[in-house]
Amino acid sequence: MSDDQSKQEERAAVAAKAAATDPAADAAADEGAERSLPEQARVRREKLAKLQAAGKDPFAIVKYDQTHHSVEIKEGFESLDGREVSIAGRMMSFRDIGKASFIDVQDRDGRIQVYAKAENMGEEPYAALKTYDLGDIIGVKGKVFKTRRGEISVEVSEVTLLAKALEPLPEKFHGLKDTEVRYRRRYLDLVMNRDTMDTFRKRTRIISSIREYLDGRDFIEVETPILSTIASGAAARPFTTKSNALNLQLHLRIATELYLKRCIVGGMERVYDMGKNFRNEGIDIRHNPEFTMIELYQAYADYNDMMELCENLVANAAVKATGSTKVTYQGTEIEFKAPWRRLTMIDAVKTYGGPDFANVKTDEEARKLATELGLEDELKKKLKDCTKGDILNAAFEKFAEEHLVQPTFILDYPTDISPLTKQKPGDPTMTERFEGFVYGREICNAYSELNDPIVQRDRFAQQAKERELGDDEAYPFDEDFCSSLEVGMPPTGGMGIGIDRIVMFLTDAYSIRDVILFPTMKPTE
RNA sequence: GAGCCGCUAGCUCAGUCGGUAGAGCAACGCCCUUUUAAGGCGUGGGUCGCCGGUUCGAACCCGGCGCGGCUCACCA
Repeated sequence: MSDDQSKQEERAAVAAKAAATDPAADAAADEGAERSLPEQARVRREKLAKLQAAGKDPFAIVKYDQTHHSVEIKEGFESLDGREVSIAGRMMSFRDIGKASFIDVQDRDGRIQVYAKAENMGEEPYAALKTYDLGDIIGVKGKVFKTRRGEISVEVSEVTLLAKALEPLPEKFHGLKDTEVRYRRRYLDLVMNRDTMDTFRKRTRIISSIREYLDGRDFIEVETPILSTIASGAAARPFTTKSNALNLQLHLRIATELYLKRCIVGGMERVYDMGKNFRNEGIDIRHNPEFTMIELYQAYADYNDMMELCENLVANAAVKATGSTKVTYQGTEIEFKAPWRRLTMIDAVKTYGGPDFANVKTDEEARKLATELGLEDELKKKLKDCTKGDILNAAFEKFAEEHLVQPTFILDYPTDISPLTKQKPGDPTMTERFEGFVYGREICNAYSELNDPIVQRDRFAQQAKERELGDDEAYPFDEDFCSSLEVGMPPTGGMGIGIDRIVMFLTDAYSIRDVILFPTMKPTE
């Protein structure tokens, strides 16, 4: 502590020396670091040095009594009119009209105008205030009033500089537009663009609403490993890392599914994990390498229960974030109110101009159909390795997906592409699985969980074969997970929802990067 | 990974035919006691993304590279 103090004194002494010498000699002496700075940054550093030399180092201040936020004053003006308040925030504009000035101070909620005049605050403090710069953080004490033009304002009695901004802010009217800078330096984006702040506050409300909703339905939030030797539970390539202590290669999780089901085996009955998943794949407007996903599992429930849970949970989040179940996304109105449309995958293909797969009996027939329809490009494997299920899925993606604009559940997925899902009673080729689609995009994936350990081992064996055929995203085998099923897992419904995508719809965000505070970017150098 | 587009003052943007760069905001100096994209007068500020080439001369033309955006491919 005394160390800090002496350092501070030392710094003040250096600053005093710098400020004492005349500016020309100063500039010459400062050649090097200071000189290479842009003019405005240099000016601000000099101002700071002078303050420190005068014993008024803003960075020495540890706290400020912020009694009100801008929005409280504006909304509560009737009762606050004439009362003393103290506010704090960033100086966003400064209109100097001589012996008085108008300053816009921005806090978390918005801006409020501050009216400062020498007559009220004293000549010297007023002169000091005039040396402050846009971007500086100030605390203001004063009386609430309304100007002639009707602007609710605070008439300053005292101003405190709480932090000096050494770098100028982007332009006040056009703000910060450069996408790259907005993503790399999100703090500037948050300061300058109110919409950005709104988006992230909405994101928080959405996430809270989901937790509240599930907690209110007796779910338990748990945390499952991010690091493990096997990244399974989804079709995706993982990131690889290494433990020094264990001298072991580890993967970052691509899903939480297999751990959450272990919790169900253990008897937790209703669990969820909301957090980051990591997938080492392409980056575009819908994909960030790390993204937020919630997975939840409910014992003694099936995929129909999951559908109800999903539509209600999302509709509830929409209301909490936007005040309505009806939102506009990129110019299209979307109604999230439950119940959502339900359509089997086979019916969806048929409805949107594809063939009727109910009449396709064998893989051979399906492959012929794929050739006729020109589906080869949509398939992940060579046609000869494809089953009817693979081809149905490809046909769905080609014919139906883009048409699913209003929230729609697509039901009953082929068993071949659903290795963790329980088969439909009476039809082993199909499973009790659904995905939710909005605006042609998948937002969730859910099923009646496969709990037969013997069948599960067969499915993993099948995935191993897929891997041999060149599918490096086939689900890796997880021995301990299979052992857990052997202990006995109740019939269970499970679901995963992509949180970022939900946030995108509810905030009208074009790109996933607009709903992730610090999206993954290449380093500049 | 491929194609297209962008990168000029702190920010938002101009920059013609190849002749060593401009505006507004911001900054600096001055005037102004209810302004609000305040106003008025004046001043300073540039590695034109980086490297190379063509040319007497390059922000501009050519090649390569970097970063970003979009589209496609890949992918939940």
